[in-house]
Amino acid sequence: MGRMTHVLTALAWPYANGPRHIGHVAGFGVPADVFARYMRMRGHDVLMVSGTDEHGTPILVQADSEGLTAAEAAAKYNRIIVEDLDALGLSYDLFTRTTTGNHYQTVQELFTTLYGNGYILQKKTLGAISPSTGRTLPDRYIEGTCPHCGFDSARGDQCDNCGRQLDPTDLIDPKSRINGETPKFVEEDHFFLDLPAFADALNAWLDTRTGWRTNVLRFTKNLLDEMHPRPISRDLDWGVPIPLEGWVDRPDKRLYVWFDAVIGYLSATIEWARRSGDPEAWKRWWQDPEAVSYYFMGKDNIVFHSEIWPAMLLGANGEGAGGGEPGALGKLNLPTEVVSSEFLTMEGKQFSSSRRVVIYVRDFLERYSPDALRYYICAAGPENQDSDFTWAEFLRRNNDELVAGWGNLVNRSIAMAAKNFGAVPEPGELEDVDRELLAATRTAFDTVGDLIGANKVRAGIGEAMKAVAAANKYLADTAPWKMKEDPKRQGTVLYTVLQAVSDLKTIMSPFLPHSSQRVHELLGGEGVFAPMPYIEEVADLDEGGATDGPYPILTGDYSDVPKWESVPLVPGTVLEKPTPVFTKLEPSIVDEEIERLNA
RNA sequence: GGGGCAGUAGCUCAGCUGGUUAGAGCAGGGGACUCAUAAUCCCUGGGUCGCGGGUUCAAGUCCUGCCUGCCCUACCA
Repeated sequence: MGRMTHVLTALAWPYANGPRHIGHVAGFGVPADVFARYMRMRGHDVLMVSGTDEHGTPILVQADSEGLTAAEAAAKYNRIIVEDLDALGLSYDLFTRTTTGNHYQTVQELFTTLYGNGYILQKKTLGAISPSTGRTLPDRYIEGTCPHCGFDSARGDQCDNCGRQLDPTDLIDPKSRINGETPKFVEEDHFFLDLPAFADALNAWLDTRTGWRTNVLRFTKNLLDEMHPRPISRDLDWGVPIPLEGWVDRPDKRLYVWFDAVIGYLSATIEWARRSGDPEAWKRWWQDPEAVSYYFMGKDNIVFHSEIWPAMLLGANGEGAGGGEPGALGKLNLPTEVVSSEFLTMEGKQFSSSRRVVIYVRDFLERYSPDALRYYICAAGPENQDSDFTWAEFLRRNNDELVAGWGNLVNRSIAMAAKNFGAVPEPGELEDVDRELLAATRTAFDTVGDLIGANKVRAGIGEAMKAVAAANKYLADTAPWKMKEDPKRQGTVLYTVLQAVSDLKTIMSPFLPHSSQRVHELLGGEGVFAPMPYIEEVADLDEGGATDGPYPILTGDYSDVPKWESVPLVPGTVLEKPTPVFTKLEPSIVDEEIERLNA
């Protein structure tokens, strides 16, 4: 990557049918934020965008169950999710929604371009609808008796008992899981994205990809062996209208939620640009061939980001088998890398809101600090394989690593300097041990930085913690508390360890921004060290969406971030006796939390 | 049914294109120190690398079969 590059950091769009749990933020939020924060510190022009995904049947189902309209339910959960992501310190440039007028326009623009280039087919299909509402009933919401094994609550797409894939019309005595009525199977007109037309172009593109996690690449290549046209419309009254004559005014036809949701990356960038006062600014991330884009998500979303979204972009660029011309948005960049995480499980079980195997972000942050959660996710998250969250492990990671390692280093070194000098001491001649410690933390900038850049967050924070251990060892070896009779040497040692702490707070800041800010202040620093996002209430920029009034966006000013480098401490800077940066937890929380889960 | 990933010390995990006695952190045991949220530092025991075949001078690492878990298979990261 060159000196200054435009880096789009695109995070999966949380679905707004409920609060998000810690598995969600482990999958897309924290890893992406670490990456974005680091890239900014390296001087790149980062844009981090996402928003809530608010269309589709599950929103309608949730709204019905709460006696709300879809727009009300979406707004409610949008706000909750925004507050949670803010509390975690995820440094979005814009976190918006898919119900904005701007999003509707962008989606329709892309549809129109794809349609004009001939990549959208119209076909008749047999689909299930709910007789009482006229809405499409997704296969998953239909249950009945499995024709193969007789299991009586097989779903329309698959039998959970025998594992066979089903067609809902195969089910004996099908019923809606939403209200128990018998679905009606009707012949409907729908639009399809002509995925097979992109097989060659996608293969060629994938062959140019480097650095992807092997499982993501392998999975994607496998998908390309068998591609079918994919429906992009539904019989629903909630979603983006289809921008074709004879369709756009129909209240019962909408674009399928996945089609509009992936376009959010583009529409959110455009919204950000318009709000920034430079409406053309979005092009720097989407049209500049030198710009790069990293997409973060959980593994269940790989197909949308590595196959379908690139296919849509190719189609809009006129680069599928049928050719064509770029539309009004010009020629758009395909993803540089699709960074997919695996899944976090919870005490050995899969997260499930309905079975109450869940820890919501909000509940977690009511009792524990955001950096405690961020540390756990960075150090033990599901990066390359599923990982299990247990409260016992959380306790251990927090107390034995974060508090006893990094927190203790900060506390002991600043406390000693404050007590003996009241300031950053003036160093004398450095000895070999001193130089070795400083060299070790300087080296950590490179090793940790390279790992973050390669999206190896676990290894990255592990290396950072090794540097922490080296500083603790340095103190054990030099024992400055025994140097009362030699204040000059004591000052040199304390200066050295404080410089190491200062470097480490910089290195830690992508992972643990809240506590790095605290360490910055404990070292006598002023101003913002690790910038935080904030919530702003805004009005929709355009008519025609479904936002239902002002809504909260998450944004921030990250223009003045510190550089990813060692900054010399200034001797004489006043130091106060520090208060602990991290909270040590009582072992009893393990039982309390497990009790809470079972309550 | 099809496909992907994983199965390495008590626990959580590293082990890239196969190559000397398989590594780390934590937990356990022993010791040192006292600046610090009893934190820190040093030493230390512990593994038939899921199971069975095969390729090779050589396999945790490649091939094959099986077992187990997770995920995708057209709307939950």
